[in-house]
Amino acid sequence: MKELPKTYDPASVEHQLIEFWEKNGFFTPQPDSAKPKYSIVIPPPNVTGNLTIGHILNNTVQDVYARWKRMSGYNVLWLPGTDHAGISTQTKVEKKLKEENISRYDLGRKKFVDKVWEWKEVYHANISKQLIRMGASVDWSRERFTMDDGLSKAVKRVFVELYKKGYIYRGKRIIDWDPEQQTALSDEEVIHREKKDKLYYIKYPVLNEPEKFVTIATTRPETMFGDTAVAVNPNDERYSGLAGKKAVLPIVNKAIPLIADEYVDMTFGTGALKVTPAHDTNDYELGKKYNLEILQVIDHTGKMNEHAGRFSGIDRFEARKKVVEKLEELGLIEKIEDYTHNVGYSERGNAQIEPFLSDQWFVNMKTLAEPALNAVLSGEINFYPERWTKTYEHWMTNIRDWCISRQLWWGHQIPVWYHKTNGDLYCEVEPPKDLENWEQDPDVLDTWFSSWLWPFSTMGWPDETDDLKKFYPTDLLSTAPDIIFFWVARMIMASLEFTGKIPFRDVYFHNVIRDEKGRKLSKSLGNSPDVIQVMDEYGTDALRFTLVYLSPQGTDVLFSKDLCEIGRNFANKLWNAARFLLMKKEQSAGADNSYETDVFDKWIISRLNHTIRDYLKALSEYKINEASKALYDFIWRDYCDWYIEILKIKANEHPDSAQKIFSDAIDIFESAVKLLNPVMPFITEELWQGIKDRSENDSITISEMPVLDELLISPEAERDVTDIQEIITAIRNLKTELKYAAVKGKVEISTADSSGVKMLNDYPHYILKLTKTEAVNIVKKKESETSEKQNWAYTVVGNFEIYLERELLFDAVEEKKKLEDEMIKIRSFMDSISKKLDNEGFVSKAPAAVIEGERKKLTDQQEKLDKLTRQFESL
RNA sequence: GGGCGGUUAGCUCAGCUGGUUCAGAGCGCUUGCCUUACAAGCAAGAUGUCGGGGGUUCGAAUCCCUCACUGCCCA
Repeated sequence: MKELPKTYDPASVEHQLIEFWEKNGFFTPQPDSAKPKYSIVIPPPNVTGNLTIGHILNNTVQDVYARWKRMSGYNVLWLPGTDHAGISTQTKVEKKLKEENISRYDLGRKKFVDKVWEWKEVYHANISKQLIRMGASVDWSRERFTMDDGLSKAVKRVFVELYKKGYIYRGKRIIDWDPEQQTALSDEEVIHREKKDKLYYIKYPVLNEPEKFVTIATTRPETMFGDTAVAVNPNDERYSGLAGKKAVLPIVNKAIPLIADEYVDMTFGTGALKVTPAHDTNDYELGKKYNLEILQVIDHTGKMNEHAGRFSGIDRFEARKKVVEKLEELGLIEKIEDYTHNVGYSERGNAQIEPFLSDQWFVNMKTLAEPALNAVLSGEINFYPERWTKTYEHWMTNIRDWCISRQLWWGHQIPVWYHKTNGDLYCEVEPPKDLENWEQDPDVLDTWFSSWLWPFSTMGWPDETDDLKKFYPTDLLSTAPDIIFFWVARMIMASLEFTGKIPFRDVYFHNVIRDEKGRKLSKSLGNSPDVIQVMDEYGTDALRFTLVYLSPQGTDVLFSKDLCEIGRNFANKLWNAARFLLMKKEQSAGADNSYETDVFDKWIISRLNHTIRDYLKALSEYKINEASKALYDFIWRDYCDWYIEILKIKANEHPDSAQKIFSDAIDIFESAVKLLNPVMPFITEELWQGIKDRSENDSITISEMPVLDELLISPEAERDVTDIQEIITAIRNLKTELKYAAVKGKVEISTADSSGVKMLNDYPHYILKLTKTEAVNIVKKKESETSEKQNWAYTVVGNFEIYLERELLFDAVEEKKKLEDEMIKIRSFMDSISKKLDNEGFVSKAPAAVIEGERKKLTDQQEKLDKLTRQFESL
């Protein structure tokens, strides 16, 4: 048996247990198990940095399910891995190189990619360490990376297949361009933020009509060099007769057509719109419709190009200022207004997005989306919280083509080759045989193009592996709600398309962690705690428990590390309870096993099973906070506050049976510890090892969860003990309120309830000891009888009247006040009941039981009030 | 502009498939305790027009409508 030191030292225990678990391979599923499988594939963290509190929460959630299922008769696989995180990682490495004044071009593609691999190794090791440290029960033998050979093969295979089916195509489109990273992005990688800007009203002269202008309103004057039309709404009377004429583009002095189209919003600005097909998605559509020239004036670095004349080579924002200056000189600025609008930024790099016309690869998503939408709507896949299905549905029904090419070097290079001489296109998993005649498309694929295959590519797809057969589809995906489109939706699409199966049955969207002020955690704010430091300070279990305990399904969680006191204090409580039980058991010499169990023993077993029931229900509904709360309350309130206190008394009274008493108590404690293991794996393992003799390589990890026995839930025992608890609390209350705390005093409990009398007569010693009174007298009174005890303090709990003998030092004024307060409360309560009962509608329509209940309440309260009144008057 | 949430004790939040755990928990606060594990503890206690208004119902924190404020997602 392990020794339990006086205080629990998380750090040393954790490191030791991590080794113990790993050595014994508890987390590798048994190959020939007949047990049903349960599988989870980890959302792969990016190899760019550290795990955040959000990761800890997410991985705790997964660990809870993995450990719970493992202890509940399942063969569990939790498969770990990491994501190469294309743009994010490349940006970080480039930034690091920049500190040494090196650009990726200095190194060249091959050397640069080598550098990124080096970086990846470092961060990968770091992340793995953190995952291990938090106790994640993943199977490291199956670890994957989105760019390892198997997964790369899957990526190519999928690309080629989709290309051949015609779902993947290459085309010139306006896409979201990041001028800093100089790559295309998908719509999802663009985040919109409010920006204070200016709205410029610019006068475009009408050709051959001196002094006549059309004033357009724009936030982007610098793009005017690319204007190839001015558009108004045909219904706009202000501009009737204008369409068909021409406007003169200022500065450039070029005539461009004036067109009329319903698309133009008459309420915005002046109702006249400059049309710049190369630099605005909507304008592009308009341009196509009217066959307008598409003139690009900003290049891929965000600078003006040769079409901008004297402004060429100038950065777009600088050019804006200069263009406005020039227009002002020309007297063509009508006015400039403040204007707040939403502007797109790169999710990773933070640069302002430029709508940019370029050749990119796209996936047509419509066909893929349909079955994926159905899988969720039909309930084949379940979302928790359920409301996310609406968001999913909305996105899936309005899905747009996915731009998958990135002008980066870090990632899966597109498996397409162009023939150097005849321009043929070759798209296969294997490169062309005469490679020297071909050139591979330099672009890489969007990171998510490998992530969307993750649940099955990690299990060996496209090969028909054993893992795929055994563990796929998976049971649970736990992930952050903000990647529902990026990832969850796409995984469902890819899985259905390529494996014909759903990737997972349940999707749990975990809580978003914020700081104590409600702000998002971010590096720039410096409000993201170092998780290892928090684990060192409070213990990993404390962090895990606290996170789960504070996280009701579907909410944002305001977190600060101080809150980990909740978990730390709970761990401390557990630890001390165990130490106490062991100490008492060892101290007890008695060998008598024949002590009689009483209602408290029955009660604690009932409470345990009650707790198991609540716990199972909560876990099956993904309400982990409720599961952890159920355990917290059982262990702290029921077991420690009441049951152990009762056992102290009992053991004193039956010293010969004490050993048996405490060893039985340890059995119950063991059950609670097992239930708690999925949330707090370290301390529960340590306690499990400590409270009983175990064989050397045995572990709570592979022990069996306590099984719910509904028959052991006893409403009678729970009611009786609740009565006793309330009586005890009432007596303590009388004592403290009336400042009798230090006085022993005598108690009389009187009731008409004969089973209550019988019950209490079995346990006066508990009441006596727990309230520190010297005598308890239990009296049976007749139904209508009112027992009065002059000069005894009085209170009522349920059917029980409680009298406490006053000593000389009682304070009549204080006591009168207390009685008065209580009487006021009772009167107002009675008023509300009477009102209800006087209500014709209530009496005629409410169920009989409810009415009866109200009547009973009323008479009980009346009786109580009478008694209090007499007490009051006697003082 | 469209969609989805939230608004309950000083703070952070449970409860929300209508009527005995219905007004709760933790923290904080007050009072008394180093009581045979635990002061990271024990015991007792105070605090709320359940965002405003309207409706459905015999009965609403719980269902419906509306307004206000607030957060997120998508245009």
